[in-house]
Amino acid sequence: MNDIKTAIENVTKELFGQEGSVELTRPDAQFGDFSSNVALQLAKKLGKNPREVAEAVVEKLQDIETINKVEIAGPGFINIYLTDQSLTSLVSLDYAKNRTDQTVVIETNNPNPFKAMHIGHAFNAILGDTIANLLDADGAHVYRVSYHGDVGLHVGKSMYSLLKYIDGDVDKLTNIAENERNSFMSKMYAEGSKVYKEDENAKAEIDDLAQQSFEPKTALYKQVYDICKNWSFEQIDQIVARLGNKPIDEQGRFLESDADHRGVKIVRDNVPEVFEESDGALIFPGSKYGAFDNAFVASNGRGLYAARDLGLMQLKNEYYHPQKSYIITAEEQRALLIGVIAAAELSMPDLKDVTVNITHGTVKLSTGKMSSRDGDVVEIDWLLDRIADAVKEHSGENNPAIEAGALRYQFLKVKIGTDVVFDINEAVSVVGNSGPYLQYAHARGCSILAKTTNEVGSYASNLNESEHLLVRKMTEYSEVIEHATRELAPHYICTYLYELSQEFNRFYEKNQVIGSDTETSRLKLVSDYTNILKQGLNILGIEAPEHV
RNA sequence: GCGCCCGUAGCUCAGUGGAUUAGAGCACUGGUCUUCGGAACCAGGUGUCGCAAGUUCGAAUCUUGCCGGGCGUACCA
Repeated sequence: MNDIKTAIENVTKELFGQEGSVELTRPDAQFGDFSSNVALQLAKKLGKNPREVAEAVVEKLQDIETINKVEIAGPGFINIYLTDQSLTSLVSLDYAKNRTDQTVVIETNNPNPFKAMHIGHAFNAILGDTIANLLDADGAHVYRVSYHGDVGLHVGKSMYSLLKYIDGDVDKLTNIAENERNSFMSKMYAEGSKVYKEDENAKAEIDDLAQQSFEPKTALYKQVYDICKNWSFEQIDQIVARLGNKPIDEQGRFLESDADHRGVKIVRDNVPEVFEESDGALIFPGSKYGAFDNAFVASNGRGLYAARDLGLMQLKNEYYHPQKSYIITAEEQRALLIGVIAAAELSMPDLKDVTVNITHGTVKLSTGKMSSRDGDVVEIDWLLDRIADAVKEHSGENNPAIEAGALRYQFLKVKIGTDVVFDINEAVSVVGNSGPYLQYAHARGCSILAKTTNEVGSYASNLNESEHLLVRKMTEYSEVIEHATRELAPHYICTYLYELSQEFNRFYEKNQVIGSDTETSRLKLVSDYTNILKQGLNILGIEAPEHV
């Protein structure tokens, strides 16, 4: 592709004295393998008719031996058809890596303990993990971390119900079976939330219990708190693994309780240069920086979320010294993060341009209330169990790789940033544009390769139509990966791999591989296809089993 | 009020730095099938690309204004 590009650049320079980069695009298959609009761009500059310019360029290009045919279409597009031989030579798993000199830190999950993980957490975790994969694919040295709110109001709400439940006897807690804990915790939190809104006395008590998450007043509080916090992290690790996420770094679990005092100190040390006192609170005038004025330390002296985030940035820097630090959050936190990042750059100048906030939409439910006892949240375990049911209907057995793949692909195929309308029927679907479709297509390919004793050969010099279309699609791989890593946009890979697999399935319908005259050539085709698909899926964090 | 994001087929969504005839999946109807895995393939059609103006050889894409929706707007996170 670069040869063609360079060739056109040379031609335009020679003919018109015009220097500059030429764009090559991938047109519809009927318009060739590559297309250039260079004639249209140059025509205006030169004061000539675009078709005339195109004709002059085309005349030169026809001499290039890798080009089979060049045509001028429409107002002056130059459509280039390569020979099959030169097209197949472009098939490759390689792509350019642009972050090889970078160390990066990225949060790949951050559900809070003392609550159950729901679908929004899964969305966030899958996006974070996949963006981490993209950074890794692009050559960066990646540290995956997590961040959890183990202090504050939500802890108070859960502790209220928990302390009522055990009624002074911790054994009541330890008697709860392991597989009951998640929904138990969920219920405790829901009850606490409910009374907090409805009962003034309970509210006061919960506020006090929330404060105790920083400094427990009783041994019993501490005991219950520690047990439940451990349970939560066991659950989180288990569920995150079930989603197909790679584990976080050994030192990568950060807690708000650790970040809090650091953050408060940073704020206090930077009054009045960065932060100012207002009504007893310490605020940052974020409205000057595209955000909003925000309290970092409350009037009672407690650190607030924004201050803890400063502490977290400092912690990450001390552990990893990253050039870039990625935080994946819902869109509703965008303005907040703009303020926090601005405050961080002023109070910790070393961290300038380090932290990047990537925002995603919220997960909305299409069918309203679907699951759980305490409201309209969909718990991850419940959802994955439903997906497992659907997968089992097809294959007769459970397959964790397919279950995770179905969910990941469902979330990843959409452009990051807009809201996701979550439909349970679509999520458990294994047909059409879905993870299982891709995994199935991969297994089909592997199955062919496993069935023959012949060696994979090299490409035949002439391809039939469906072979040509599949090869043509495969040559786009490197461009797609580079695009996706550059923009940290996994959905480009999803779209591509789906189109690639469609081409494979079409090829599969029309061509017998084993026993055909061109078997070794077709084996090469299938082999390249499965390798590309597998590598692409792996970047998405989706496994590609040989049998599904 | 101000700021940010969004509006493409019945539904869910793609559509690269402007480009040839705006595409997929789902759903619906029909077909393929003694061949390497039917989680498949093929065929059938619908779009004032929210509205309007502007820039351009050319706009779903860029600019402006409006309409509609979401989010944010300091002591929750």
